[in-house]
Amino acid sequence: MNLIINTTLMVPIYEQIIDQIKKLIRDGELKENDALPSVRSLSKELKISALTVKKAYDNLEAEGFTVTVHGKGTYVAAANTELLLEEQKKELEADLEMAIQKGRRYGISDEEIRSLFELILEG
Amino acid sequence: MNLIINTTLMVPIYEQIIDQIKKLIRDGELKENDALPSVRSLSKELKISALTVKKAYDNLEAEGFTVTVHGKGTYVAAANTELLLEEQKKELEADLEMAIQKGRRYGISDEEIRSLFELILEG
Amino acid sequence: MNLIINTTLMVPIYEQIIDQIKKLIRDGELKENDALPSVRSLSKELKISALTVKKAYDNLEAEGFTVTVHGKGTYVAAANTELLLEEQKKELEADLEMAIQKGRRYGISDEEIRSLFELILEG
Amino acid sequence: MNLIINTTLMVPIYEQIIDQIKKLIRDGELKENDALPSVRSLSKELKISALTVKKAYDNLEAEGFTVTVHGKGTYVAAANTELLLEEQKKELEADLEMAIQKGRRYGISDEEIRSLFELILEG
DNA sequence: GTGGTCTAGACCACT
DNA sequence: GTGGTCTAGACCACG
Repeated sequence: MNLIINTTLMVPIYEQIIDQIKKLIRDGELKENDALPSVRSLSKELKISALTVKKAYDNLEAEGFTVTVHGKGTYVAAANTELLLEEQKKELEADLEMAIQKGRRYGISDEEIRSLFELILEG
Repeated sequence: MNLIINTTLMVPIYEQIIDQIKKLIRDGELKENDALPSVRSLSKELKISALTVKKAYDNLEAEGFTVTVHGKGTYVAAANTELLLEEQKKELEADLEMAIQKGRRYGISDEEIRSLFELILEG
Repeated sequence: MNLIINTTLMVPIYEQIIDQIKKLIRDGELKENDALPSVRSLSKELKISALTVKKAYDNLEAEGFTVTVHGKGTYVAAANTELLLEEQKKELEADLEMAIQKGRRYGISDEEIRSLFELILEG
Repeated sequence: MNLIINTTLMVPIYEQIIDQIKKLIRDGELKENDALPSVRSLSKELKISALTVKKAYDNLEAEGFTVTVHGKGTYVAAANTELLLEEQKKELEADLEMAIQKGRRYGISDEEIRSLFELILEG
C-alpha cells in the first residue's frame, strides 16, 4: 500500500487517504474483494493516528467503495469505476470553471489566467 | 451595507464578510474614506456577534484595505489597486493550484487536466 | 491659541492638548490668571468634540495647572514651571533609556542605535 | 512556560504573551519545531481566556514566528533571524520616535534631546 | 487531545 | 456614540 501523505497541504489527511484508495480502485490496482491493510498496520506505516485511518475507511464504506467485515477486515466492494471517474472529472471541471470565472470577475484576462495555470501545472 | 451571511456554508462568517467587503471596494461601491458600518451596528444587522465583525475588520485592516480610528470608526483606505490586483492573482493562483492538486490526487493526468481547462476557457 | 492636532499620531487628542498647553505655560506664553479659551470655542477651532477638550481641561486642573471657575471659565494657576520642565526631562530621559536598553538587549550596537536615532531626529 | 501576566498594566494581555514568546524565541529558549503550550493549557496556567491566548498565537503565526497545525498544535517556525532583526529594529525605531515626539511636544529642543540621548548612551 | 469559530455580554479608552 | 480587550462557555473539524 503505497500511499503518500503530505501534512503541509491544507487537505486533511483522511481525505488524502480516501482519494488515493479511490484512485487505486479505479486503476484496478485494488480489485473487488481485495483486502485493505488493517487500520493499525496502515496507521503504523503512515505514522499517523489509527483514528485518522479509521475515519478514511468509514468514509469509503459509507460511499460504497468498501465493505467491512467485523473481526476480519475491510474489503474492496464491487464498484462502478467508470461512474467514479466521471464524477471526479465533473468535480474537477466545476472547480476549474469556478476559478476561471473568479479570475474573469477580477478583470484578469484569459491569457493571464492561462499562463498562471500553465505556471502551476509545469510547477 | 448589503452583506449576505450563509451559516450553512463551511466558510467562516468573518471570511464571508471580508470577501464581500473586499468585493465592494474592488467594484468601487465602497470608495476611499467611506465609513464602514460600526462593528456593533453591523453585528446587529447581520444578527451575529460583534466579535465576529471585529475579526473581519481586523483582517481587512491588517491587509491594508481599511484604516481604523479609535473612537471614530473604520474607513476604506486609499485604494491600493496594485495590492488589490496582487491579492486577486494570489487568490486565483491558490484556486487553480487546489484544483490541479485535486485532479492529480484523483489520478487524472496533467494532459487531461489541461485539455479540460482549455475546454472551459475557450468554452 | 495655536494648538496643532495630529489625528494620525497614536497619541490621544486630549493628551496632545494637555502637552501643548503645559508647554505654553512653561514658556510663559500663558501666565498666571490668563484665561484659557472656552471649551466650546476651542473645540470649534480645532474641529474636535467639546468632550475631548473638556477631558484635557479636567486633566490640567487635576494636575494643578489650571483652576476652573464655575460659570466663568478656566484660568492658569500659579505653577512651578522649572519643576515641570525637570519632570518632563526626566520622563524623556526614562523613555530614551528604556529604548536604548531594549536595543542593547536585542544585540544592536550603540553605533546602530545612534544612527537610527539621528535618522529619526533629522527625519 | 514561565510567562508573567500583569493585568494592572495597560498593555493588553495578548500583547504581553506575544512579546514574551518572541523573547523566548530570540533568546533561543524556544527552538525551531519546539511545541508551544496548547491554547487551552496555557489559558489555564495563566488563568485567562483561551481566546486571549489564541489571539496571541494568531499574531505570532501572522508574523511568521510560529506555524500552527490543525489538530496538533503550534510550533516554533524556522528561525528567521533576518525577520527577527528587522522586527527588533522596527520596535526600537518606534520607541525612539515616540520618545522624540514626546520631547518635542514638551517643547524640548532637538539639540537638548540629542544631548540627553548621548548622555545616556555614553553613560 | 488539538486548533477554529462563534456567542452574549462585560469593561475600558477615546470622541 | 465609537473601537479595543477580555471572559466563559459552546460546537465543530482534525488527529
